Amino acid sequence: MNPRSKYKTKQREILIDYFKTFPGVHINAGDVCEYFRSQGSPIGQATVYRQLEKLVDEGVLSKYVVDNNSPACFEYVGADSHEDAATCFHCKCRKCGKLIHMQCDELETIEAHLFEEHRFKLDPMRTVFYGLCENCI
Amino acid sequence: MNPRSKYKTKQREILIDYFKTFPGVHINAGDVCEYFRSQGSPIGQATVYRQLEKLVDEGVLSKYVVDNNSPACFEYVGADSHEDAATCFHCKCRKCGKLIHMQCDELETIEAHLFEEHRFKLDPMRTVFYGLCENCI
DNA sequence: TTGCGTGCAAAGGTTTTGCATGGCA
DNA sequence: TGCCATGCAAAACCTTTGCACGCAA
Repeated sequence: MNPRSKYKTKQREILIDYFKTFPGVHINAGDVCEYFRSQGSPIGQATVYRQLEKLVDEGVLSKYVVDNNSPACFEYVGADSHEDAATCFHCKCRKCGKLIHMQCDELETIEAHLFEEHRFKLDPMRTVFYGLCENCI
Repeated sequence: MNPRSKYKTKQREILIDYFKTFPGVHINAGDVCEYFRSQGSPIGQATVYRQLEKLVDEGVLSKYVVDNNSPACFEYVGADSHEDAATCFHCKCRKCGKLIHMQCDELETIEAHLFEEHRFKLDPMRTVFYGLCENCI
């Protein structure tokens, strides 16, 4: 999409494949490093962070920052899964810590409202709703 | 409100007064430490972090985490300003970084929807909407 | 060959923790 | 007096940066 990546490197392809394997799953940078280390083919953490950042810019992954003391997490939204993610809430339970996906069209209503009434262009993929999940209410 | 604070200490009162002076303003822990140091009556940073956490639990302050590499910020919402905050959006522009308050009843609709359709109890004071502000669209 | 990508190690910044001391009730 | 709060320093944590080397085009 975006011309940020000039080169197609082995690590980049491996990372994309890895995330593609878990669409809709939230994975953080530490998990990624740990996984490849345990596989016997480690990828440097600086590389992981730098590639993940690029992939977010390119729209392949999206990044969710949930709170300050837990790591940012990333999710595959590239290509085909892109449309689903566009109508997907992300809700974080502040008691059990679970991050929940919710497929729902209501999000479009909110988006439209924010834009029309408040001149704010919502980026749904980066927005996280805080609260309590059904198990923790 | 909440019985988390057993003692009424000097530092606690000073911190509450400080935040009360700036309702609707976002202040981070570093700023607080810096301010009191510059005033010649410093408060230990551990104390600041610990008291701020308690005040959030008690509903006196609310905490906004905007991204991983910038400090969390706090805002006075105790007592009288509490009701306003309950119908207040917080929107963060991911270009200019501005954090915007929006007073709006639409939030209640969203809250109701999340609860009725998704069994999720939204905590509006901790939720930040990401996107682009009118100057950055 | 050019210059971006990689990887190691170290730095960066925010927040938390350990522990002895101080202060409220 | 009993316990919680404070404060210093150090640790913990995630993420970024510096720099030399490697590799894609």
